[in-house]
Amino acid sequence: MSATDVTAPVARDGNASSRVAAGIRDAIAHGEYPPGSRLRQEEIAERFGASRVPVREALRALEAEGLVTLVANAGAWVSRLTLAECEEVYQTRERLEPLLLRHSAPHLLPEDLDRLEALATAMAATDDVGEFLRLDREFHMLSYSRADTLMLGDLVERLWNTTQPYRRAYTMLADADTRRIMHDEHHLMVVALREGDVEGAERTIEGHIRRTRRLLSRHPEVFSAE
Amino acid sequence: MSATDVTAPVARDGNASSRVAAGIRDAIAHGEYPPGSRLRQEEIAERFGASRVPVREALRALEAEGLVTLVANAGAWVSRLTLAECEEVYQTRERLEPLLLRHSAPHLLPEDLDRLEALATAMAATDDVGEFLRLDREFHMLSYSRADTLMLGDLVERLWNTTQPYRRAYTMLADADTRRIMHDEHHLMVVALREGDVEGAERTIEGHIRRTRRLLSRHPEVFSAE
DNA sequence: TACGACAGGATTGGATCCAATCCAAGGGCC
DNA sequence: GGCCCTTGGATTGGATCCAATCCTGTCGTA
Repeated sequence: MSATDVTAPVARDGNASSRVAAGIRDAIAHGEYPPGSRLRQEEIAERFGASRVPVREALRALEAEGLVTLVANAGAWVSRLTLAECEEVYQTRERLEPLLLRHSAPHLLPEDLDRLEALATAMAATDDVGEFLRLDREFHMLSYSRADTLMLGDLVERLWNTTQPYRRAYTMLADADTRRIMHDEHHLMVVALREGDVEGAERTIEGHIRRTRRLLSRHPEVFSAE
Repeated sequence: MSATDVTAPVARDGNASSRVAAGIRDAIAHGEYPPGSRLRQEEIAERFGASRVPVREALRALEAEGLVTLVANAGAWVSRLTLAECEEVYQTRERLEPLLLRHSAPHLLPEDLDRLEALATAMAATDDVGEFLRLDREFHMLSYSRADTLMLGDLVERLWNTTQPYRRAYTMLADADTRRIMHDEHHLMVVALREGDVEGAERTIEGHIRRTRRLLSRHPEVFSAE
């Protein structure tokens, strides 16, 4: 392979279908395609500069991830959750994230812990909901990032993705007290991780998710939208 | 393709890609495609009487389920697990199946309980490994069958599917004592369910899975096969 | 006016065709 | 003899084309 073989159609980083799937995932996360909105193959194909074949493969993958709902001969829609279904996702997270944290915690680096602390502080300081959501996601994902897992990490990320569209809505509904408690929990988790208290960190994350679940169960109006 | 296309219409119910995905899933479960074996698109297409397009969609879906591993421009293989990865799946099941059972248990019908008892008894009686695996899967899936869940039920089924190829191998390695304990646990679960003791049933299934995980961790030779 | 049949367009599903990539075997060169 | 390059076949990836299905608006009739 000569050094001049630059073969630089750089844009294509992996297959088209993976790229399209990642793009749709991202667009949904950013609220570009809200829950219940229709996904037309041709529109997506044009947007990502591909034909409909890789788009269809991407939609199949996203369906298996739970992000998209396919109906034969009808089309694809961004999955919409009822309150009960969202609670189910949170119940599941309540079980899985402590386990994932257990895998990750022992391998977190000092710089990770510093970053976690900075994120927790930044979250407490910001008033912008979008910024808060971004920081919150980074905080939790960073805490899991050192887990060497086959599927558990991906699984948790998927659960986050399916509920992401609703997070914004109910985050705004949290009162000052609730928000303060959330921030305390974040800081508690950093402390536990610094002390190498994995079990304490696990309990904290479990309580954190449970509290969030209860918060959203008090706000069914977020899901009623037709 | 002959001019008079008399090929049996292969009972096309639903899309081709769903059918193909289900078929591959089934073939893997039955050991027809062992872990690590390659899946050629054309061969699968011919087998299911479809073109390669729906096959590729099916493979994408199965990849998202964790059953198949895709490598760009190289091909698809049945996912192969290391011992550590298999333990991870069991750890995950340990957390999720009690939760799923909690959703299902209150809605189990008397006839379900009778069937569960019959299955537990039949399992204790049989000496055929294939038969045992079939009964075992039916037992557990039946215990979850009344759960009205969005994704938790599917998720657990997927975890079963990814480890199914290994179950046969280590089941044969269980000694008489271990086997007796497993049967006791099955019967205990039926009793707990009959008494409406959901928490007891949860504890039993958790212990059952943990015990199985420990059993397989003592038999790394099942996974070493290159 | 209400309701059902129907036609047209729009959209999805599937098959075939072509391009890009990979793998293995064989030949040339040091 | 060993190593690198090339070349052919095999396989995957993507695009275009065609068929099947669905949705919608319109017309006709009771």
